[in-house]
Amino acid sequence: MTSGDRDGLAAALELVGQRWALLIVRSLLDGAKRYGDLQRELGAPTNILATRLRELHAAGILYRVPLAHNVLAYALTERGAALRETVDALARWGEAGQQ
Amino acid sequence: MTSGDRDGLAAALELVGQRWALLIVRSLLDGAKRYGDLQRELGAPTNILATRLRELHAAGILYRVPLAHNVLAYALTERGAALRETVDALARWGEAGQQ
DNA sequence: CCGCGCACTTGCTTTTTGCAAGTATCGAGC
DNA sequence: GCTCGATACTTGCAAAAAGCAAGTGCGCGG
Repeated sequence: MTSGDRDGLAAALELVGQRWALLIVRSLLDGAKRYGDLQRELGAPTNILATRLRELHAAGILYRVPLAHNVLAYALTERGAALRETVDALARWGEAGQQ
Repeated sequence: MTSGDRDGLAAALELVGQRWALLIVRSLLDGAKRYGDLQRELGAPTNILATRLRELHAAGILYRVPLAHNVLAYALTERGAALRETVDALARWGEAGQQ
């Protein structure tokens, strides 16, 4: 195809440009976490957290790991883990600005 | 101070996590542009564009370059240009996902 | 002095985000 | 076997942000 492919940046922002999305990803970069852990760690509103997790799952950025009956964890897929560079770059930029 | 400094990522997202912000930055990464140019290139709503430019200016990410009386351009500061790595990382991630 | 282009602003609607409270499920304990 | 607490959400409603369309102020060219 000569066209049809969208802009990479615009496409990325549609998925991880939403509020809390990158914060969730960063949190999961150091290991799988459960819903309640993410909630407490991030302080995100529970409905937003649920919505983001659903979207990030649908986008193939994370997947659910059943631990017990009503206990499950969220972990990054390979695609999700590939966001590490972006997250690191942004974090470095942010740190440089608040000295 | 032992505390008071926020999280780098969270701080960064407050500034450039807003809708259109990174798209504006990327556009300016290849040179100064005027308001109308940005508007046409990005397709962003004019009021949002004006708001973002005001915020990005206040945050020291870009500055205004007067060209004539009622003609001015927007250009990235050094701090704004430092977002190139982040923008590139995100764009690469986005491109990798849409094959 | 009329219309045009530039750089916005203003008014109103729609979408997103946030808060608070409620729901479903299971397992432990009495 | 029934209440109690933990986990993982959903639901209802209010506030904030984003979006659309139309309007404003200013200088320039004719």
